[in-house]
Amino acid sequence: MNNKPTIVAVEDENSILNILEMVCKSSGYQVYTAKSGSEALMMISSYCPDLILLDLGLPDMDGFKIIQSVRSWSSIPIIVVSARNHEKDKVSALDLGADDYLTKPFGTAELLARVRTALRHASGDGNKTKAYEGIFRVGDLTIDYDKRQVFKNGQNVHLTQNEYKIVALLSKHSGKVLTYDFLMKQIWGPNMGSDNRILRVNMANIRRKIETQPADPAYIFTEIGVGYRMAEEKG
Amino acid sequence: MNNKPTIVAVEDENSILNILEMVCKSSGYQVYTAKSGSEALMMISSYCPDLILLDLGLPDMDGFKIIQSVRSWSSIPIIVVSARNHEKDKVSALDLGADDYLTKPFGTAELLARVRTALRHASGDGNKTKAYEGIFRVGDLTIDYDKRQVFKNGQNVHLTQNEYKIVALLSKHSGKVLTYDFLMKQIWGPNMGSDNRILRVNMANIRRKIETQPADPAYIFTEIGVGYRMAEEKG
DNA sequence: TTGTTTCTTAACGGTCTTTTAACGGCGAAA
DNA sequence: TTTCGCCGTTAAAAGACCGTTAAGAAACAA
Repeated sequence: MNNKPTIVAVEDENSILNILEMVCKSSGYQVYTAKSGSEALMMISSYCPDLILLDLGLPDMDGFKIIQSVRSWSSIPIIVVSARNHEKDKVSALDLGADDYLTKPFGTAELLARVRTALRHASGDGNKTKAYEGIFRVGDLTIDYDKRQVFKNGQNVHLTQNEYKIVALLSKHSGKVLTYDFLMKQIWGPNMGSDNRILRVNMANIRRKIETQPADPAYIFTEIGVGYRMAEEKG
Repeated sequence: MNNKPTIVAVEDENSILNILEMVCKSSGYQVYTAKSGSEALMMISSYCPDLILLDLGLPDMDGFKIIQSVRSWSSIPIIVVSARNHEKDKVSALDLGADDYLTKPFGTAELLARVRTALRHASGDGNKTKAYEGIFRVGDLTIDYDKRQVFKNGQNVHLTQNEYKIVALLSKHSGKVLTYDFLMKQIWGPNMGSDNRILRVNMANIRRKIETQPADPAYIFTEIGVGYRMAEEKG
């Protein structure tokens, strides 16, 4: 039943790290903390969080390196939280792929607002032609990105974390085939091999929950040898 | 064709508006300026810009109203540029749908970096309005490279991996003859001998699927002794 | 702790794809 | 005409791929 968005917070100062953790947890996020760059990279690749809070000044590694490293395989939103107020740093971080840059000291309300904004972006509302809404619809299937819930015929369908991530990813790119490799990387991180058995099991479970006839799917199709593709949202 | 991203800058103070305009123009953006809320709304709805720079303190209208109004029909990125540094304002603006909040005074480099970030977000996903680039058409045959799908008379045609690879290769070099040897090497690798029986079998299957009269093909022609050639895309 | 949910791995059977083999038509050349 | 090379077509064997179930491991909540 744990459908909270997940955040990895990276910061070497204990006091600040605690604040970040408390603030986020009290707003209903699942938080994992890391105090060094190497620890951060491990956590990010194993948890595949929904968002990363990153301090640039780490003891063992340049914060920019972390941004680069993560961006090489994922587009998880990254909010830089730094004491450094130099414009050069901001520009570098943003251009390397960070999504926002917050200078210490910051208010907790602003932090949370920026977190919400970043998560909103990640849930794929980047389409300027459509009205502003975080909802995907196709046939009798509805996905509410804000609530992280999926509905079939208006009825709430319970999906586990991984199942939801898969469905959300596919729906964000509906109509296109997402390769097994891509899906594996996005959900299980870059260190998982090319063995896609887990994905198959998850897909069977997903289909049992959202398809009327799992053997003859109407929402998620298989492109043999390539990947999966979700039916396109109707205009 | 003007391929510059378009920006609408909204600001009532002339000096700052000029700065915004100059900075953005010098970075290659097409800029339109507005000095009031009503003017801004008109411009935005008529130009449909790629990004909006918005000052909250306008003479005739609350800046928050503008965010709301725009968000009711579009998710064009909005960067708020404001002198107000109150946290309450930032939270309200972001939660109403603004994408970033920049406090005056700001450095031009940071402004531009945040503009780039916002544009990156917008163009990243879901924003393929009608990019006709990834599509090949000839007669009643359509190949959508992005979706990895082939259509005959608008109807989806299922091709296997190798079949799709062959069709995609031929279509990307339509009009030219691709030799058996070349096709074999591209699809089965360099270690496959010069025995092109496999290719013939695949071509028979492809033609049965995409040609109206497989015996008298209209899309993929045989150049005896040389290879295959796909009909050329019409202008 | 206990019990429950979720995640991962293993195994199996069925289906689709790929490859191989065989046959026949067509046209060119002897 | 006959022969030969080239190609298309079909069928069947071999193989790869995928869905499904079940059971063990791990994470989680009470």
